[in-house]
Amino acid sequence: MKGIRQLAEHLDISIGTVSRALNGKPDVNEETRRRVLAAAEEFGYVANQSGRSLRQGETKVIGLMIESSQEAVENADNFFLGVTSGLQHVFARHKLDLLMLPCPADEDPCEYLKRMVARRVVDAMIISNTQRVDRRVDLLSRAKIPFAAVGRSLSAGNFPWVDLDFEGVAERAVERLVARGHRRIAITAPSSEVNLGYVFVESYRRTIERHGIPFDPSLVIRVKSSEQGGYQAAHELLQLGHRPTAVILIYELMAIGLYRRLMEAGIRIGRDLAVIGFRDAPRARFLQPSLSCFRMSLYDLGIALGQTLLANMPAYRAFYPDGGRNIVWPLELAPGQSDAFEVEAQA
Amino acid sequence: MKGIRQLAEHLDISIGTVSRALNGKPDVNEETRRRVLAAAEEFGYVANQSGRSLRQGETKVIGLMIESSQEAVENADNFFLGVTSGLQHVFARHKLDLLMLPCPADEDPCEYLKRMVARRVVDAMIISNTQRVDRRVDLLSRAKIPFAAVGRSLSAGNFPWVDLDFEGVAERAVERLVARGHRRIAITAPSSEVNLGYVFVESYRRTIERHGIPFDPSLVIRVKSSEQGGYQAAHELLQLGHRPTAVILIYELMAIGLYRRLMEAGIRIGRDLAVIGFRDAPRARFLQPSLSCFRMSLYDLGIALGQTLLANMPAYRAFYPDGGRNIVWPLELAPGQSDAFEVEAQA
DNA sequence: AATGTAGGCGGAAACGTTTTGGGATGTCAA
DNA sequence: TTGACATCCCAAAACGTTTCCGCCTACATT
Repeated sequence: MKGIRQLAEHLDISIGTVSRALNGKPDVNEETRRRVLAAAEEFGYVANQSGRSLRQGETKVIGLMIESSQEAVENADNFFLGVTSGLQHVFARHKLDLLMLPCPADEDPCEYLKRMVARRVVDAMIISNTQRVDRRVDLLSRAKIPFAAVGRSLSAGNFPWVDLDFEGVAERAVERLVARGHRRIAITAPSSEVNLGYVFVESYRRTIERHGIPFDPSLVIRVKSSEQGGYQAAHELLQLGHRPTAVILIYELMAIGLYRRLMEAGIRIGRDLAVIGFRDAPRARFLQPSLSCFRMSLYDLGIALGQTLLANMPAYRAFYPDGGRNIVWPLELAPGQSDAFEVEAQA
Repeated sequence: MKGIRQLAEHLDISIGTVSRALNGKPDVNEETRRRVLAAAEEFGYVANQSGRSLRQGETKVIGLMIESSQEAVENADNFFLGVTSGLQHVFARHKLDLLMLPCPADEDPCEYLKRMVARRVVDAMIISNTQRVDRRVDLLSRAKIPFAAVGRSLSAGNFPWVDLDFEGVAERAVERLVARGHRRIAITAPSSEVNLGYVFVESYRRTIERHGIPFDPSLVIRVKSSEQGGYQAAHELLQLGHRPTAVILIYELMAIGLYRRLMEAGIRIGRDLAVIGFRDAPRARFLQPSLSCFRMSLYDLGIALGQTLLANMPAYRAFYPDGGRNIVWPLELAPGQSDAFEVEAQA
C-alpha cells in the first residue's frame, strides 16, 4: 500500500474523504468511515508522517537530548530513563511522544543539536546539564524552538528551566555537619564553569562563614562527578595537611570511588570522616556504611520538567496557567550511617 | 526565515539553484554557492526535514526502541546507553543518526511501535529483549521495515538479530561448578516464554545431565530478572529441603537482592554457597565478596548490532558483504570470590 | 411548489523540499 | 559564421498529506 491515494482509488472515494474518515473529522458518513477504516486496517495503511507534518507544521514529538559518551554513560546511571517516565506521563495527556536524542561522544553537542533541530522531527527540545554559558541555550533561543532545560544558565536571559536546589543542599549539609561539631568541612564540585559547580560552592561558602568558619579554598576539591572523581577526591583529601573531618559530595556516584580510596587508607567512614552525598544513584545504595544523602524522585522531576516545557509552548499554554514559573527542586535528606557521629569540641 | 523560497527570493535566484548549492550538487557557480551559503548562515536557514524526507523517501534516522517502565528503568542499568555508543560508531560512517524511542510503561509495546513506525521518522528499527513469540517481529516483518533485534525469536522465520551466548554461559557456568565438586546446582531464569529463559535452562539441563547429574525441576527458579527477583530467588533457595551448594544467576543485578537475603539468613557467600552471575551491571561491581560473572562489552555489541542491521538494508548492504550473518555473542568469565571454594565429595 | 438546511462528498490548493529536463549564455574550434 | 560543448540556471513536477471551499442530494419547512 503506497499511500492514501491508492486507498481512495480502491474504495472509489476521494482522498479528502478518506483523510477525514481516518482522522475522525465530523462530516463523513458513518458507513463510509467504517469502510475506510476497514480497508486501512486490511492494507495496513498508516499515514506518512512526512507528508502529514509538512502539511500541519508540527510533529507531535518532543526531543530529549542526552549525551552518549562513555563517560556520560558511566555517570548517568538511570537519570534519563527515570526522568523519561515523568515526562511521558505529562506528554501522554496531549498525545505527544518523546524521543531521546543521544549525542555521539565525538561530536560537538551544539552541532548535533543544530542538526537535530534542523530535522524538524521534534516540536520542542529538552536539554540537561546546562553550563553557566551554554551555546545550546543561545541556539535554541535564536532558532525560536521551544525548549526547557534541566539546570539554569546565564545565557539567553529568560528561558524555561527546572533546577535542583543545590544551594539548599549545600546549606543543609553544612548545617547538619556543623551541628555535629564539624569545623573543617571539605566539599567536592565540578568546574565553576558548570553552573552547578559555581552555585554549590558559593552556598557552601556563605553557610560556613555564617557560622564563623573561615572559607579555606584548599577544602574545595574540583574533580569530575564520577566514581573516578570520587577516588581522586579522597586522594586529595588524604594529602591535606590539616585533614577535614567531613566531606560533602556533589554526586552520589563519587561515593563509590571515595569509599574505596578511604578504605585503602584505613579511614573509617562514619567514624573518622563524615560523608554526605547528593542526588540519587542506584549503584550507591549498596554501600557500607550506608550513605547519608539528598534524594529526589526523578519521576516527579520529569513531571515538573514536562509541565514547564508545555507551559511555554503556545499550543499547550492554556493547560498550565501557572506552569510557566521556573522551579527549584527541593531534595530530601535520607540519613545514613556515613555521617553518624559527633566531633568533640577542640580547644 | 520561513523556507528555501524566501531565501531564494532574497538572493534573486531560483529555489532549485539554492537547493543544489546547499546540497553540494555540482552544477552551480562557486560564487553563487558562496552567496547562498552565506545567506543561509546569516538567516539561520536549515532545510525542513518533513519536506525533504517527503521528497526523498528516507530520513537517515535509525530508531532504537526501549522500554521506560519503572521496572525496566530499574533493571536496564545503562545497557541501552552502552549499546548506543557502539551503534553510533557504526552509523556515523553513513551519516545516520540514532533516535531512542522510549515506550511508555502503560502502553502496549506493539501499539507503540506501530505508531512510531507509522510516523516514518525512522528508516529502520532496532528492538531488544525479544520474546520467543514476538509480535513486534511480526509487525516489522509484515510492514517491511528494516530492523534488527537483540535476541532471537521464533517469529517471522529469518530476520537479522544479534544474541548473547546464553547456552555457552550456562554450559560454562555448570562446567566450572561441577569441576569444583558441586552436584546440586540451582539456576534462575525468567519465564520460558522469553527466549532467554528457555534456552538458558535447556543448556543447563543438557550440561548437568552430561555429567550424570539428574535434572531436578525444583532447582529451576523462575523469577524476575531484577534486584527484587534476586531477593526472592534467595528466599526460595532457602525453602528447599535439600539445599543446593551453588546458584547461577541470569542477570547480575539479581545478585544484589540475593546477597542481601542470604546475608540476612547468615549464609556465607563463597563459602556455604557459590554464586555465578551473568551479564554486566555496573551496580553489581561493588558487591562483597566480589561476584564471579560473565562479562561483555556493550560497545562491541552495539557495533555488531549496527552492522547486522545495515547489512540487511538495501542501501547499505554493499558496505557489509558478510555482515548479514546472525551473531551469537560470546561472554568472558570474570572470576571473583563468590564461587571460590570447592565442595568435598560426599558418599 | 419553492425555499432553506444539513449532511456528505470531491476537487484543488498548500506545506517545503529535491530533482529533472531543458533553456540561455559563453567559449572554443572548425 | 557556424556548430559543438560546457556552464549555469530556471521552471515545473513530484513526494503524501490535510483542509478549505463549494457542490450535490435529500429532507424539512414554509
